[in-house]
Amino acid sequence: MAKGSGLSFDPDHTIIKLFLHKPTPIHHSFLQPKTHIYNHHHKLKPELKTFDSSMESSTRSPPPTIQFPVSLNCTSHDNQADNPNEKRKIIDEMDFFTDKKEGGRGQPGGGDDVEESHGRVNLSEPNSVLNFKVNTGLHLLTAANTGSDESIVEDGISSNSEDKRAKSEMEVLQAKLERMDSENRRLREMLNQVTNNYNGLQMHMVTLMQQQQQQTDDHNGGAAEDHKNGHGNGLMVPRQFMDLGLAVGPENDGASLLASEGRSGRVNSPPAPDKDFGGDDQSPESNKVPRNSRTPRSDEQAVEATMRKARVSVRARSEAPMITDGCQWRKYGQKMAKGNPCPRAYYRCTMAAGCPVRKQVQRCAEDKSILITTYEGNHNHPLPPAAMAMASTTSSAARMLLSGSMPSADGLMNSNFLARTLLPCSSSMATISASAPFPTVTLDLTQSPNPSQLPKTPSNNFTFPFLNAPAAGNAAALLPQIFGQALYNQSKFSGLQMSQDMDQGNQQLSTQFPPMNQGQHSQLSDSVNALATDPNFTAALAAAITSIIGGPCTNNGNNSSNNNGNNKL
DNA sequence: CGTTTTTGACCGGCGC
DNA sequence: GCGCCGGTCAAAAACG
Repeated sequence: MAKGSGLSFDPDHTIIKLFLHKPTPIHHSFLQPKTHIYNHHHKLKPELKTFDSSMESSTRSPPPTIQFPVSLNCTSHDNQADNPNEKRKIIDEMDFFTDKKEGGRGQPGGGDDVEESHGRVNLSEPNSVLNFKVNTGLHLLTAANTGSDESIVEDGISSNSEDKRAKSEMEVLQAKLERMDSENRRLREMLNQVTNNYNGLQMHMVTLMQQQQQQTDDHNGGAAEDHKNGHGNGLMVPRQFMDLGLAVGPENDGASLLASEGRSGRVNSPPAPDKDFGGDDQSPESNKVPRNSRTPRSDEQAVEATMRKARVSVRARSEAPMITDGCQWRKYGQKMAKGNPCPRAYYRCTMAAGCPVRKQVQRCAEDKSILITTYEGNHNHPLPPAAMAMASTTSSAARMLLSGSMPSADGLMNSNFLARTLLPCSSSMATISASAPFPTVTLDLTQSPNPSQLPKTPSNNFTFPFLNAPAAGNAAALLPQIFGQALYNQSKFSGLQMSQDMDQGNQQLSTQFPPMNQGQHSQLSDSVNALATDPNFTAALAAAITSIIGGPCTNNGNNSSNNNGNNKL
């Protein structure tokens, strides 16, 4: 492969760029040579190898699980703790929050209250001293909606009116709640719609691919029968994609795909070297067979082989020796690659026995601050969320690439299509190289964002408001969104195109849709769910939609306080 | 002592 | 066939 500078990136490819340009603070643990916690399977201790530990070392920065909320709570508790007698001094607490613009005390509610109370507090402040202790007028005040109401309250006249105001406040809040609910519902519907669209398109694609393969098989002669009988057309295509799927180790698929690893229990010294990531398969000969020749084992095998060969390369700025992708890796080799003064390191996924995923890490020859990580293979085990992000991303990228180049030799055109579809609003983030020997998608996370296309964030941090990753490692976490977006874009685009092009470009289209299996779907959904917990998600979604629609991104920049939320990815 | 990293050797593919 | 090169192995060293 890449002779010369190993992971060279062909400049002449269609490129899509993602803006994500962040000098990355180095995670301390990163620098430490021993970042891999455990090793291989003989001692798998599967329970111990579960997500916690993996996440810990992989995400590096924030300790396992979900610390963010914890710490937040802590701080808030601390605040509350300032009042030693929590129960007795409720009023004080109220005062405290009131001053802090936290709305009505009765309402546990979220941002609404804050927002609502914000303007109001000022008005009520003059009275606050009096009102604080004796009555709850203040908090009622804060929730009241109109100026007249406020004035009334200020007078402190009647408790009836206060009650009324309280009610009206409640109503207002409820109305808000309802609004939020409906908005939420709308968003969910949108999501469902997208999902449905995708499913529909995928079904269509499957159908088309079946047809196409039938044709191909017919051309190939007898193999066709084999094909249909052996796997059934209906199952075959999805299965291929299942294989590409990450994690969730349906042993079957994993085993079939990763036959090579399956053979021995040892991860440590992966046996009969598949010599290259994908080359494995059952027999030594299979190493030689794979790509070019169509053996009786047919397209399916070839496709699988190709898929296994597919690589996803991620370029990110980082001083760290490796980017954080949530997986456990064990270094098994290092080499000087021609044309690059920096050595290339070879890592193998050690999260499960026989996981075939490998990656190469190398600094860019031209810019040593750029770390190039090339992934290959598919995990045969469940992944922690953190790893899911990168895995789904690379997998998606690989699928996109392969789905574009697989059936036809016209990889370039498809690649261009993919690239265009990938991120229509950006110009150069992903380089898709169908050049031999392995098709490679390069995700370039080093480029500065195009200001005109970005949601305007106050900070230079990140393009995507919902991620403020401090390190390139976290940049990885961004990818799923990108690709989620990309997939969305693609499906949307496809949906639009479909009707128009249906007549002319069926087969072509069929090669352009990224197949996505259910697992990935759910992963994407997971990502979405995770995102949904991010306070900035709405803004991000808005920005994303805006970018899709092509309208101006009017997203007000978000503060960057949600780092932690992102880590959940 | 168990695990990970290092590093020289080995292997296969590829171009000449 | 030879040499180059990328990729992997595996013994030894390093580490905690």
